[in-house]
Amino acid sequence: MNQCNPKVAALPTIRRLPVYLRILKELKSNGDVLVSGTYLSERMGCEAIQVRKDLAVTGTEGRPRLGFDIAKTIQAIEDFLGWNNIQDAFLIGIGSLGSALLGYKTFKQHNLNIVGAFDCDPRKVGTLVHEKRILHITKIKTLASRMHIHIGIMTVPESAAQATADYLINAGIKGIWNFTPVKLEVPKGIVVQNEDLSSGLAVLCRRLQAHKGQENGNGKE
Amino acid sequence: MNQCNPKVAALPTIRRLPVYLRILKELKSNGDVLVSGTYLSERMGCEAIQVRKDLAVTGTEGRPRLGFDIAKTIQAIEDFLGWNNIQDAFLIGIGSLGSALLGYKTFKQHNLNIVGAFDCDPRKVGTLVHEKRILHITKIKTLASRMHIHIGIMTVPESAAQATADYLINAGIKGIWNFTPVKLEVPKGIVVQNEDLSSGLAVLCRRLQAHKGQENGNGKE
DNA sequence: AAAGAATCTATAAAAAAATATCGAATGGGA
DNA sequence: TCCCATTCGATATTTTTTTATAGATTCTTT
Repeated sequence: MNQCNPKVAALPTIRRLPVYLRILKELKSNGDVLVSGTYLSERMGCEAIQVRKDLAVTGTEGRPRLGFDIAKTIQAIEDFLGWNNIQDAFLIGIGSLGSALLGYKTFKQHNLNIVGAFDCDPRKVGTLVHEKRILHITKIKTLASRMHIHIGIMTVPESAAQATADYLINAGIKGIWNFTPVKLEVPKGIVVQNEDLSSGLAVLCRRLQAHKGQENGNGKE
Repeated sequence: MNQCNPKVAALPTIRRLPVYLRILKELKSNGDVLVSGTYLSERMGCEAIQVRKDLAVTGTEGRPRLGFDIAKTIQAIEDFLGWNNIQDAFLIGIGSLGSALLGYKTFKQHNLNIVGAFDCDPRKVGTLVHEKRILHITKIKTLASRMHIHIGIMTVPESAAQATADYLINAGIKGIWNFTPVKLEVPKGIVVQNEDLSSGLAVLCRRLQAHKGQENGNGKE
């Protein structure tokens, strides 16, 4: 298998790649050229072996005694995720979460560019949010096909979720990043990625819960 | 093992519990009393066996032919997560993401109550965001101990992350929900839950990338 | 030039999570 | 009343993910 042939990747690995990317870019901006898996593992708080396996899926290769070429590894991760050239996206639903995502700077670092922001509330249409002009959702179709957009970020209310998804798909969107709690019904070939902020909270609360149990002398869990 | 004795739970299971909770509450408000694992699996888009195993960790028990008692199961999940009584929390960092979380209604449904919102920017201090008065971070310590707060939500800039964490811990906070990309150094006994919005985007983009590969006749992942 | 330390890759083992199988319970209907 | 369809729960299997082991590579130092 040659150097730049990405392999099948475990989902948890893919989730970690943006973290590596961030550290690698920081190192690069410091003028570093090489980095060892050992160092990365300290920064990540995980085992070095995991770093090496994670990076391996992108097709990057390290050199014994030297480590990984930072620039090449950044390139490999970006190629693997499709973050090597700008990904244009639409965002639909300018509530508090939608507004926050419009102003979320990390996306720009990952080459995600929100080129259109939509809502159906006439009070919002026409206003500027984080320097982006809000358009009415009826504009999605013509704009999406003209601009070849294939990512839609949905931050609409639950009640509008399925209709919005249908609308996006009809406009040619291929991937939906779904921040609503609705299980969207989509035709084959459309990728839906659900995002659920509550899940992280649940893990935090459960871990606190378990800690509390230990303090009270209950050793379980 | 008796009915209300929660077991050790897999992390992915804990992440799914809020989704069950939401569906169960919806059913309850419809007047339903019982629900089968089979039905829940359709709503979740997973296997019925997974539903039963997931619910089992909370200590709830179903009855053959009937299914699960909705009210009891809601109770069991909430007990398991510690969401049965109100969890007060502080939120630090009123940028776009912090403001969004202040207005995020789902938290209230899960009994998470943000009772204090803090920033160090004098232009923000004193203003109202989603009906919450923004206080200066120097107020954290006295308020946290007086109000017995043990959850802190961090949406501060990267550069302020570690200092903010130290500050929170000093004020008696036990659990930190960390939206910054910084790996926080904390003493033993403090729970840190990292949240990374980019990871979901990475998964979406990778799946789109893989799809694209297939269309071009390249069968490899 | 040879030994040694640090690092990598490949393969193997262990742990975690998801899925399958099978027997038992329960209410509805013949 | 007794059978049948539906569902649950316990145990077992498979798959996925993480961690360990062993051997190879490469630079530095003596």
